[in-house]
Amino acid sequence: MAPRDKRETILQAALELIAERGFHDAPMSLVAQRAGVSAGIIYHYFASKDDLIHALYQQVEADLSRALLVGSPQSLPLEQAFTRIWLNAYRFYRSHPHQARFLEQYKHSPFHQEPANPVEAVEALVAGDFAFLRDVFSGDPARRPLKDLPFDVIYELTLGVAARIALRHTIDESTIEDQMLEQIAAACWQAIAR
Amino acid sequence: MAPRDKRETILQAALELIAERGFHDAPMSLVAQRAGVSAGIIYHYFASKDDLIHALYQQVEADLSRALLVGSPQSLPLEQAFTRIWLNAYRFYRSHPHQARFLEQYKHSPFHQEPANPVEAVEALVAGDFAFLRDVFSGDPARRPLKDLPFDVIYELTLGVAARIALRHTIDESTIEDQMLEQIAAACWQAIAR
DNA sequence: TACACTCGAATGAACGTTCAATCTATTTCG
DNA sequence: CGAAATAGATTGAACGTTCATTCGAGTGTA
Repeated sequence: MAPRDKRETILQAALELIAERGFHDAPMSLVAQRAGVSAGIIYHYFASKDDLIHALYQQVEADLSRALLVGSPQSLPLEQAFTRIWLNAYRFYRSHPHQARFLEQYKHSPFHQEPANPVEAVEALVAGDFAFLRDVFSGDPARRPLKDLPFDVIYELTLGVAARIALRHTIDESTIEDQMLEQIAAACWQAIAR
Repeated sequence: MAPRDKRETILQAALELIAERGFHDAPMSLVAQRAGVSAGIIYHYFASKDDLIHALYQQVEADLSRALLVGSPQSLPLEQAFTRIWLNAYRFYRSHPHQARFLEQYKHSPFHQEPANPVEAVEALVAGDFAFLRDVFSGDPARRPLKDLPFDVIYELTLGVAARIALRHTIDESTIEDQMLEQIAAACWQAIAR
């Protein structure tokens, strides 16, 4: 197996184990076993368990960002773009339960260090593929299409809700009608729209 | 020290350590040290570390439930009752950072087992001090004052948001104006109200 | 005396990490 | 081409540490 692939295999095994059993119950020996490699080799690709986990986080975050842009919300009017992104988020979490559980654990663990202030978070967001949202968050507060709420509050009222609901549905293995999903997205929109 | 007090002291020490360092970095020896007792005695009061953590969870949940009813929302019209409960939730989390962090960790750990379905969750809720909310969730869906959304979605759009925002503010030690808090509560209300 | 409470050293298991040895593929050179 | 040399990849046993839990002995009180 090519080194690149082996590294991927290890990351995948770690993702599954951590999602299923938690950080503290996913020993390196088990990660190695599931990946079909020896324990020692992990330290050839990662400096430590922490390093492995951080690498995993970055990869999952990148996957999520890409998934949010499915269907080109860039080209839609704002409210429709919102709905599309919200549904993209829900569906990503729902169809990637390991990633979803990993992210939740990571964000609530001592590993995670949030950007110090919301401004940085927005800047990081609109710096890349989300530049089309720049107008939404900049300029005269009174003329923005959204209520004048802090960015983290906006996040929790929208994608945060999608993440949490998807996680619940993953845990209890329930499904939900598309129509209901759109109603929830609409409810989120009402929470943040002027 | 009376046994009852010693038990409380141990729970308090465990709460602080777990909130500050996480489950996996809060060894029983440290819990004992902070509580000012020997490691062995913990096993006189709790069968295991898991048992200790579960007991802690029940106590924190009870504290939270009580806090939600501050100011007698029972006696207010629905929207005002909502705002009061929402603010109570935010303030509880904000003024009890250890409890807040503990709850978040617990809910995202393998310890936590959610009630299988939302109906049970509602029944458990309105069985006790929250009976005044019975009408809000029962009867003809078309005549309820809330949108016809699943209970867990309602939760995530309201108290879940309060919990998360409070947690963020605890972590970055920021404060927020009362007026802004009320705007957020209002946004949550708009998300769920018809 | 009896009983509950308390201590803290001891136990044994589990874990992250290291490392000397081995294997594999690629390169060097006669 | 073929053999030797080199470097990287891989193994898994071993190490040292940490941790939850146990237990024999001690203390205070009824």
